[in-house]
Amino acid sequence: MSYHHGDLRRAMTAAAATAVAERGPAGLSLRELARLAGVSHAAPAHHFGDKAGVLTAVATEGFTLLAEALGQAGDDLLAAGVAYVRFAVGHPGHFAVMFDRSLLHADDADLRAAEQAASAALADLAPDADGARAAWSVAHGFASLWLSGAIEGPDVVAAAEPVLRRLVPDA
Amino acid sequence: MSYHHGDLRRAMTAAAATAVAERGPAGLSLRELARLAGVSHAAPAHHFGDKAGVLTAVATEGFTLLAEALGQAGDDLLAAGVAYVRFAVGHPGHFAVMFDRSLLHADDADLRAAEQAASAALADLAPDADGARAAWSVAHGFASLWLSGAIEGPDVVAAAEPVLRRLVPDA
DNA sequence: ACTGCTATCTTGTCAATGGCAAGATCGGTC
DNA sequence: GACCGATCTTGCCATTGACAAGATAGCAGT
Repeated sequence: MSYHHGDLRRAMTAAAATAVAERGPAGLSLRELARLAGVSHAAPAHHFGDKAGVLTAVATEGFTLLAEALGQAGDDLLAAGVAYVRFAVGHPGHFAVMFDRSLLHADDADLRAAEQAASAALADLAPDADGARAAWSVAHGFASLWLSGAIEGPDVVAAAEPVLRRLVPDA
Repeated sequence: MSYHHGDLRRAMTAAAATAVAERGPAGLSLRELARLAGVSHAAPAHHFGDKAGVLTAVATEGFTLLAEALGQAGDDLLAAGVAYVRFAVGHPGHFAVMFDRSLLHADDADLRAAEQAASAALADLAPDADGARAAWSVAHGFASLWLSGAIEGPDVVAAAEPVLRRLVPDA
């Protein structure tokens, strides 16, 4: 291993997402990330500025992944809802950070761009604003409640579909 | 002011809820709470054990308040949804903590009791499980998105009603 | 090859925090 | 009036986030 890690930024965001998924945003320690990556305790600050910077990078990655997942679902509202829930459950570390402004640099340019990409993917799904908001709300709410343990079951998708269908009865 | 504060526990939970509402759970400092209450830095630990204990108390209070709000809404599903959103926006500090297991002592007896009271109030609203889950998901999702700034508008209730109505078309 | 130049990473340091242990003080009870 | 448990304090420690200053590496231009 050379003096330069070479891919520290990527390694850090990945490790941060894992740590957040396991112990929550409050359980994330920059120094622990550094230890895991085998670098000094101040290395993260260089790439991300501060702790919020790390989480901002994770959130940005999350919105990008979400936009991709929604895009692949096409214009089927139910499929998009399932994709949304799948994303949240599949990337709990990202999801836990994305909608918590108190943890992020909300005015970060990359973050805003990624947010808008995801937002646009959502808006394309429904012809009217309230329909899009409603679809977003059900999917987001179900995913949040599932991740918090408030809704349980053997399979996420199996539990989500009948709920999402309430909102999209014609799908 | 005597040696004994007299109502420290209540003062702490209230101050904690305010602090969480303003700066998020990560921005809460036990020592700052102590300073605000005019007590020593170790006083909070006596009543709550640790930081998670403080937030558990806040979450417990939140679930109790939520159960009351839902109870007052009667058996009207739309009214209950509005009450849910109103609660979340009116008590952002409580709401931010209630569904984040990484911050709480999830096995706390009082917390579990309050959770179940709220859960029961929710289950009473719809005859079928999926209907209750769907109503919960929309209300929870909309409230979360509103609080995160993802959904904006001049009035919360005015923005929430058309969304909630998608799920409760017959109300 | 040599010289800068810049991004990357390190070492050193500081204040603040959470948590623990041991002691002081108060309020009520027998 | 003496005890006793609950409440609160003081003192302490390891960890953390953030900052400053220095070291190292790769790279471009000559």
